[in-house]
Amino acid sequence: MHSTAVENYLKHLFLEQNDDGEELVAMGRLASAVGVTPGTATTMVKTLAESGLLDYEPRGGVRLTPAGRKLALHVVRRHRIIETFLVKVLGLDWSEVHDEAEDLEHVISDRVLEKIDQILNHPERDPHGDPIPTARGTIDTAEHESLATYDAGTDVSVVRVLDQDPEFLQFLARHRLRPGQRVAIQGRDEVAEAMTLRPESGNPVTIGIGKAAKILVRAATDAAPERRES
Amino acid sequence: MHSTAVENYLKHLFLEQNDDGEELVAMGRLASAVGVTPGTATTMVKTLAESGLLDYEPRGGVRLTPAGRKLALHVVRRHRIIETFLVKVLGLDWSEVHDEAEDLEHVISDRVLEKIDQILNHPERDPHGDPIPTARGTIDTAEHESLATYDAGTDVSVVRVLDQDPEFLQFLARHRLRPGQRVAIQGRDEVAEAMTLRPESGNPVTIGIGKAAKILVRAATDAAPERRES
DNA sequence: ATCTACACTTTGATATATCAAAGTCAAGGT
DNA sequence: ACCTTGACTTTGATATATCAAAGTGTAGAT
Ligand SMILES: [Mn+2]
Ligand SMILES: [Mn+2]
Ligand SMILES: [Mn+2]
Ligand SMILES: [Mn+2]
Repeated sequence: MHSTAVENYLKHLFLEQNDDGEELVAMGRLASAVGVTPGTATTMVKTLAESGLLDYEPRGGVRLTPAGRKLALHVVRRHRIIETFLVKVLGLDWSEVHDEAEDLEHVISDRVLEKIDQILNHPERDPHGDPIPTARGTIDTAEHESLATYDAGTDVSVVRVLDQDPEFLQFLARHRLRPGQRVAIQGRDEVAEAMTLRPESGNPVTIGIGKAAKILVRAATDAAPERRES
Repeated sequence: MHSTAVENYLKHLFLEQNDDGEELVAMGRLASAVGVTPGTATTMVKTLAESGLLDYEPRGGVRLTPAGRKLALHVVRRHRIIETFLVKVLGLDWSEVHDEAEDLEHVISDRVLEKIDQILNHPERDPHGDPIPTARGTIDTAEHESLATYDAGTDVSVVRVLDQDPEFLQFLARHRLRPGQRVAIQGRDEVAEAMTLRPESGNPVTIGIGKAAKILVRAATDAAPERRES
């Protein structure tokens, strides 16, 4: 139906836009998200505007139309279900599935997608904690705060990781900092721009504020079933 | 690495060529296998010959080089493992997996392919009985006779089905004529060009010689554990 | 020996997606 | 008001893959 290129522009535009999707996304931003030169993006965007998939304001930027958003959500759904499948069923590492899914998301049929979804028992989040849009085109828009906003002495649990860098993901897994895992914030040094974390089931680690900003968390309200030293 | 188009030309050339791969495949044949006009095939073939993937004799035809054959086998391997996976793991019907695999065969990484192969426990044949090339590029070239060559009174078991038509595959499944299943040849009418079969676990059916030719079988040497009427 | 068909090749065109580099707009600084 | 500069658009080109239709070669028929 739509080409891989078209699907990629729509998906990246969706991922770049902010929640409501009202604000314009600058062309340069879209171009670099898609990985093309600005001139290429301008050309493609004119075609997509022509097809009614997005609104284009020259020298202003772009915004998805409802039709474009629907298509983008479908691509995101495919991407995230595929990632979940690769981890849960094929046993790949969460650090390597993003790249695999980049290609597969454009060729998996709805037939196969829904079979996979069913086998996985309709997951709500992918291995990185990203919400999976439903087949009907809705998506959980709950906002989470980043670890970087928390102070020392707080207990949180990891909800989502926004950085797909394989090395970083492997680092997080090694330190027990995956979605669903709990962490105590042991210290925070504003001058060094670093935070020291004590993962529930790992050893303390210090990470920079920049990376901490990529980790979304939720305040750990109910006490975790604390593992007791015997 | 290679485009979908290139992979398709090589795969279809492999499938059209005869066992040894020594004979030239006519351009018209390749073109219609790939589904393009003859002129398009000529152009592409010149490019592939340039890349050393096939030998091209103008107005004679084409033949895979060892490099082309290796690549073709890899695509065939992907196709057949994907088909097997779709049937065995995702539970799709054997009549619908061929089309799905046509696209997937060009985007599945080796990483994912080998994971799937491992989960399937290194299958030797796909759901249609087609042999699966190994990762090292060898393929079972055992020849099987077609059902059309057998006479009435013979007992055979289905090995492979060469026709991918979904309706035909569904027909075969309904009548218990899948690879691995046994059939007695009840009658054969040369004038009507029809054969009447009695599948071990189904009701008798009559099929045309043309369709019988698409069903490869093996003489049922050791007596099947005959189900006895109680 | 010549002709005729058909298979094949060539040519000219189209569609899609891309880049480099030249040109343009406009916001902010002076 | 005018410049400067950076973001954006336009232009001209390239790569790949395709088709329609015109041109050509050859094997077999006469
Ligand atoms: Mn991803
Ligand atoms: Mn993800
Ligand atoms: Mn197939
Ligand atoms: Mn098959």
